[in-house]
Amino acid sequence: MRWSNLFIPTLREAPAEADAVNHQLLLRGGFIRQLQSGHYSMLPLGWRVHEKVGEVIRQEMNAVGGQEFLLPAMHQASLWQQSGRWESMGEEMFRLTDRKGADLALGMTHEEVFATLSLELASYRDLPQIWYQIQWKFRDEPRPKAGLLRVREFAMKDSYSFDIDDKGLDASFDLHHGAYQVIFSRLDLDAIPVQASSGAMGGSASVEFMVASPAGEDDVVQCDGCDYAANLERATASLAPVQDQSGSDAPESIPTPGIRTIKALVDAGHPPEHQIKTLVYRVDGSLVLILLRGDHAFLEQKFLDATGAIDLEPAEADEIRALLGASPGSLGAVGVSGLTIYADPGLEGRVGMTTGANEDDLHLTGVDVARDIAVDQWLDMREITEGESCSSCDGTLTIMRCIETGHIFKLGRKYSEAMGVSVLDAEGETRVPTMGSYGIGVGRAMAAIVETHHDDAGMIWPMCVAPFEIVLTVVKVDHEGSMALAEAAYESLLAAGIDVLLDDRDVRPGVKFADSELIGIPLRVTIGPRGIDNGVLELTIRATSEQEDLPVDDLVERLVELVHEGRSALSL
RNA sequence: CGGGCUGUGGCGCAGCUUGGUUAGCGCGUCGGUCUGGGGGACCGAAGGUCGGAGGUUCAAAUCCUCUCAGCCCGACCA
Repeated sequence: MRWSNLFIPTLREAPAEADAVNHQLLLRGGFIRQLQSGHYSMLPLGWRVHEKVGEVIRQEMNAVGGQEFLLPAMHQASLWQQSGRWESMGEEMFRLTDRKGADLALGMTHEEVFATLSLELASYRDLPQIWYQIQWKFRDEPRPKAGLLRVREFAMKDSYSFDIDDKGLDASFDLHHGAYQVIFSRLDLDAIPVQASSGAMGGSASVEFMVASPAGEDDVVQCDGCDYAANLERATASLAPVQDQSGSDAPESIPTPGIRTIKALVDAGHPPEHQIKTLVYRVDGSLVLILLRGDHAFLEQKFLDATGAIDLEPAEADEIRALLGASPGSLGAVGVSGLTIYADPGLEGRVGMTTGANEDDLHLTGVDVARDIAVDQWLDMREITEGESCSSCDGTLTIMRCIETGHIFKLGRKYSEAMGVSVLDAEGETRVPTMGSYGIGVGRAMAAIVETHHDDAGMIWPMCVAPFEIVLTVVKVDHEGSMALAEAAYESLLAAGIDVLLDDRDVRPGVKFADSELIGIPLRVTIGPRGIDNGVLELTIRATSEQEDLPVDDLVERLVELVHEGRSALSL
């Protein structure tokens, strides 16, 4: 295509509301425009990339036997009521009412609809199935942010597997795991698979594909000694042993006037690892105590995953006072009965501990956890920290900020059961298929590529998703020799199936160079009088800034070769 | 939802504290001349309900109240 005819509204400066790199560059390059918070228009360049990312995903899904569908984006309430998610999805689901007063939702995912289609599966002979689509999802995010990374309306490739048994599900899961690695490799995203929490979706064996980037929203824990990698939300570490302080026959109260924090208690001579932190939470309506070592942070997601609780919020100060008789900062579990007490294993067997006495300005020392506290349930619910030791080798754990570009998990029979799906097995018995669910956000993948592929001049697209593969930059458009040569090369490249952009704009060369770098076209050929006189044209590789002189005669041949190489590149 | 911040031509900003007559600057845009291998120069021009509503005042971009929108940090997710 000819640049002079295209709508590529580049900006020299990024709009003030853009903070994330992907947001700034996609705006400046004329790839996207924001309509409102969390809703973006794809401009021609952005859409070309989006389509190409989708195509890579499509090819690899097809390669593992996936079949492409396209399901409605709008669903009747009853569908979601049947799975119970009309309630459980809460405010994140966009809801609307039609003229008849019927409740509807905009789909945020498609388990229910695919499961409905799977009602037509009748026999184990029909299984396994892998069904997918690339469809728009709507989520009323509390806070859209970071350009295309977190939006309210986005295209997702979501696939669903249906298998007769767990073994089959394992196989479908592994097929996706493999396909995802190939997809991200082709997109030149260094996505590492990590153990994850399955969150609100339910299910087991949840793996996220994480790309390191400061723009991300997840923390990933990695071991430097083995291949352990997990989302911080479920990461574990082996705890360094602590030498207990000497025990005593019974807890002893000590006056602690004005002390309300772990830190203040530390300053008063009680090291945090010898303290018990007591938190009061409201869990699905009832109040519970949560105990951790003084220097450990409570990780809500771990608690939710372990208990299956839906609702978790810190209790209010006045209900805490009514419950325990003291304000936050002076709480403890010694002698408390009648409410559920959860404790982190970091406290197991510890003696000589300090904790609140449930009376303001008073703490207890010499607490023996086993003797003095009636723990109902031990739960790993602490957030691990950088530098702790790996629990499966003696390596050290590091924490890395990441973008979640993909998530795969085993759903089990939750949805197939709810929607009444069943098939007959070889013995003629009724069986409920087991499902898996697998997602990749297309726009988010684009954003992740920009976050990891850019320099001061702009974006650097991998060949397979670049909006154009080659740009022919005509330095002087009123120089006849230049234009004639450029036109000829352009036609030949088009004929060879190359996505070529002819920059025929009558603007200064500096503008053209800067724009071509901003929009990140992998290969640029500079066509001007100087080169033509010498019989060579200058090729510039966007990613490396390397330059190469190409003889005019085999220009097209060489370019086609380079593009083909680039298209098939894997970053493995 | 809690905390912090911002709304002034397409983009980036100044002006606001201490109200005052034609609301400025840079970039971009349009016309022209000269230019032409890294965002060039000069001449001329277009383009703004100062987010919105209400109020105070002789007078409001500026002060007050309400409201809407956007961004960032936290609780949630591809």
